[in-house]
Amino acid sequence: MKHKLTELLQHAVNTLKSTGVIDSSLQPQIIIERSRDDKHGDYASNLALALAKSAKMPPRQLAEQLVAALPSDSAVIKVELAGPGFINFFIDALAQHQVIPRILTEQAHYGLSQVGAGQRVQVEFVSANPTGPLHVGHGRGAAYGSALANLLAAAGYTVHREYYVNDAGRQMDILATSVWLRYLAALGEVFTFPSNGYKGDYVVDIANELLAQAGRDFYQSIATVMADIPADEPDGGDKEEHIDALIAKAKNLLGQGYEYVFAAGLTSILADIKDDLHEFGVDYEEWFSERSLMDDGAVAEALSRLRSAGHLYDKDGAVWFASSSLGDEKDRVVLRENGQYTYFASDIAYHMNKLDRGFDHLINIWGADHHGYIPRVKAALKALGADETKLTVLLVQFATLYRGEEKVQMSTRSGEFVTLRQLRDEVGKDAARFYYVMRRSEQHMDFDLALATSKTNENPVFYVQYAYARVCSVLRQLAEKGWTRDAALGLEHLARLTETHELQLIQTLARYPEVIERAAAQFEPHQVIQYLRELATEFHTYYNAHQFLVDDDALRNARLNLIAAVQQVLGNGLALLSVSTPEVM
RNA sequence: GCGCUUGUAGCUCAACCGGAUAGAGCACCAGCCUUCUAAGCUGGGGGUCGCAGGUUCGAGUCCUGCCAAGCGCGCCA
Repeated sequence: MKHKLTELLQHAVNTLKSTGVIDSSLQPQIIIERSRDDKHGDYASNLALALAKSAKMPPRQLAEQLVAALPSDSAVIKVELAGPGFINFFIDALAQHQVIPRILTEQAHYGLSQVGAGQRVQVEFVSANPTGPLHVGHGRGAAYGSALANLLAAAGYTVHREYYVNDAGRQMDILATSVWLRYLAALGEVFTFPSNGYKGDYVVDIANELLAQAGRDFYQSIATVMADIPADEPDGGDKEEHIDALIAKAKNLLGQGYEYVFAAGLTSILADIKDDLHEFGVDYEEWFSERSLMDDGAVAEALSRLRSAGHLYDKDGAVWFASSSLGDEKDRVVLRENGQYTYFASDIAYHMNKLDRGFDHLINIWGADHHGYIPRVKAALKALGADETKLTVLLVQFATLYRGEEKVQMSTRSGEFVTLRQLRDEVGKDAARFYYVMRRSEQHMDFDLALATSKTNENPVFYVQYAYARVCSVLRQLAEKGWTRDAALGLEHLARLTETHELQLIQTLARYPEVIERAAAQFEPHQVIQYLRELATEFHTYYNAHQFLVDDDALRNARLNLIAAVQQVLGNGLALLSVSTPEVM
């Protein structure tokens, strides 16, 4: 309908151009909006207001000319001028009713759009270091990222969901060393665990598993291990130096075995993350390993490309990327004095790899604490000769976790955190996802666990699911009363749907495809939730105001078609969010 | 100090790339179950859109300056 009205207005504009009322060089953008107030009809355009200045004509007068030049259309029953120069369109009710057969025919396809057809977009999200289980801080990125990916797919894009596994670097060495030390403890060695090691119970579990599989193969006496290791922080030393020395010692003593211990930690945690996300309704097309970039020379290749393009220089024994000339605050080290690549170096290679795979658009979903990282990655893309506008970085603010009044502190290292798994156990997948996606991702948000657990009945997700379940219930009641739904009869009598609630509901149903397109274009899945809550509200109101299972066959079936359409759209929307649709509540 | 993000009802949040009277939920008050599920519905109170300027027919939305909160400013990831 929006498109049709746009065409009609475009036609009017062309007419005014040809009659010389307005300058023929003007190319106004025609915007059609849903009217917020019924008194303003169904759709409105501010075209006359926007065009008034360049057309050198008062807005109202221009609006009159436009309306006069507007071609007639059977669906448009009235066009009004209002306010300072708005053009309001009133749409024929019966034309609007046609959305019902459309929904019933298209079913799960209703609302899908083709705006992204033929375009491949990669969405990278979560990408948490595999050094421990996911915690609630990752939950928001997971829920948002997967909802966004689904939304883009609904808008016609070919979506590639990807998790970048940071399986290289010092944090992973700390993990491997932590596992090894717990393994030695399991073998009876007694010592103080490093203050900078990973202290979570899961490390103990992995160590025990390692012991069960490999026996004493990796045993070393603690005296050997601790020989010449500088003191830890509690003993007056430096915790970083302490752990680094332990890592070096582990590599040295274990030799080939270090890889085995390392892999034991990595595979176990990665499997846990994979399972956790799957249970949370998040699945990926690809899990991309950072180490693979090191191993196949992609990092070296990326740096050599930067070098030959003149973006690298040597200073203080390290290799620097001159990112400050490309919009970054300062230059960045890519190859350290000690000969190791920085994380940034592999990230350059990773993004080069993404581009080489031919995606039309790259979307990175990062925690807001990484925002300072954006300019350097964009700089890298520019330096590689790529179009940096292909990359969109979307930031997800952290959810501050509360238990009642008390703020829950979290630290992966100390092992004190609420895991995503715990959250799922406490509040359930549906409620957690809904809650996370409900708010704009850039919005700071408070997540009160006490509230989410103790007052689950008040969670808005149930409100929407309940509307769905109610339709199911009505359809069950129908059968119990010995009736069957006659969709064809109902469609013949759609004109019987004349109640205010019904007209309102039909309008809202018709809006769904616009919501999808808009939410996808703006990367804002919360708009879908907003919409679903509105649709559910209108359904509940209707439910309370009118009886569906009436004796009048025509009216009953017309109403059943309407609520079946509501059910379909609720189901489509919830599916996008990976929230379940219970038939009974 | 510099940068990014945010600031809307008591609380948590919306507000269609600037539009007509800024909306929901929670909480609070008053009503609605011999009729399809009351996890629901109806009505009510509650707002200097952080503050001050500016841009224009029109600003919660754009610009500037302040104030406040979160985050960032490593040869960590």
